[in-house]
Amino acid sequence: MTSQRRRPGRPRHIAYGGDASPRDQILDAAARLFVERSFAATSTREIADAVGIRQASLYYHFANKDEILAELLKRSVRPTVDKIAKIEQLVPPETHETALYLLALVDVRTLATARHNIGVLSRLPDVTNSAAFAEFRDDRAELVEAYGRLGGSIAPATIVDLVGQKRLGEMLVQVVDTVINIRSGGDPAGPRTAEAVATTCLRICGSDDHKILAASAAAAQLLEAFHDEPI
Amino acid sequence: MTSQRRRPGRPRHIAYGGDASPRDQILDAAARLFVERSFAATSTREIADAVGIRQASLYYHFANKDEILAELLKRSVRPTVDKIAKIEQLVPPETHETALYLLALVDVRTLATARHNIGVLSRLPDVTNSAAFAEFRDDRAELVEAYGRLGGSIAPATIVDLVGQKRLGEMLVQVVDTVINIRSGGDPAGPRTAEAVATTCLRICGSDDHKILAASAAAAQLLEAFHDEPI
DNA sequence: ATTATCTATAGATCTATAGATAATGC
DNA sequence: ATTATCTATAGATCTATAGATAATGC
Repeated sequence: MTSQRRRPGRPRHIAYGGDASPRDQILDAAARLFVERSFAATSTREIADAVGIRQASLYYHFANKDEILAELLKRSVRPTVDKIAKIEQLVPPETHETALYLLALVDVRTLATARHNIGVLSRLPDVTNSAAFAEFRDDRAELVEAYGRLGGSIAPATIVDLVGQKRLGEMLVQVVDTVINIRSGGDPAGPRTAEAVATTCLRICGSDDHKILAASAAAAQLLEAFHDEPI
Repeated sequence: MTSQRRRPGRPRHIAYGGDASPRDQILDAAARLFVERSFAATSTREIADAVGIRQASLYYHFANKDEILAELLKRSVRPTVDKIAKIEQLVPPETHETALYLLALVDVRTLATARHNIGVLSRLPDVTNSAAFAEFRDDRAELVEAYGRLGGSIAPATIVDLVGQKRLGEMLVQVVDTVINIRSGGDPAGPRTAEAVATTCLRICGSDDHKILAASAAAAQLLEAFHDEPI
């Protein structure tokens, strides 16, 4: 899916050796630049230069700059959102600790293994406000809701009453997003980080060490069933 | 401190009735615009228009656009950073739960009561990378360190070993930053939110309900001693 | 014929500097 | 004299469109 069936057109002024589709090349270059210096501060010319095409050629593949970012944002949440239903269905409700643990593992892995640290893009105010990214915001809201739902079904009433299910979801997502900071800081985020994050999520919901251990073991078993299909 | 002793100059093309200093007016307008539509997407003309002066007049008060943002960033962390030493000194080491709880309360209050939700600014990639904001990044690193130090002194070895003190600090800061999301979502963040956040911080460090309650009570007592002096 | 690129450019910015000017304070 | 503004503008962008062109596929 990285490269699609396609026909050649006029040659580029700088030849390209690889086999990625032009669309994917643009997305990859844009991701790197957006992450490094932000969306608004990256010009279409810089993206084109990084790809090795002329600035105007971008517009053959994307209607405008927003569309490039929208696609990248989609790729940072969709893989996780798509797995929510499967997770909730796979894990029986009486052990929702495992479901939350697993969701966190999957989410961390998606954020940690993306080619560039595109998780940071979701924090841009451009994204928070502009109309072009409504789809992404819906996806992210769905994710926050899932965290809140799972967390709320685990946590005792004392916690749910104080924190509220919605805010619980937001806190859990914030903890997962710690991996974005870790990557930004230059540290790699591996399975150990995923474990630390998932464990912390359960602790926030009031689970004791015993339940956390059980969930951790069960989730590790299930994780293999969740491999990403490319978008 | 909002207004300083100052002499009038040539009148503005739009008269100003209030008594804030021009510098503070610019910072206030810029904060609103940066938060609403991001730093890079806000032009100096827009800031000037919001203040009621000409675009070029900004440069009498700030050397450039970066300097405006740098000052706003400073105001979003400095108040909290300045209180770290006092908190650690005030609370005896054997009850560091109280210190962490108090730090979280103070931090949440600072973020929640700033005139605009300037906490979002710290997430801008512009900030993460540009050289102009080194001072802010140092302040923030100090804050993360303090959270990690306090959290590490509370948490049992099992947690510290798995998570690591540095990451623990990052997670705690992330949880506190949930208030930024809450404000962005349009919900007010009051004392109840502060309590929820602070409690969650202790839970992450493995404190049990009994210790959390004690810390909460003790911290509430101490909080009054921490009122912000204007910058 | 179809595709993916290219060149050229319009039109709209945007930041920052230079130098003039309208107030008040001394 | 000092201050805080103003006007004018240079110079450097930046996005997006129009239309031409160099490949291959049929």
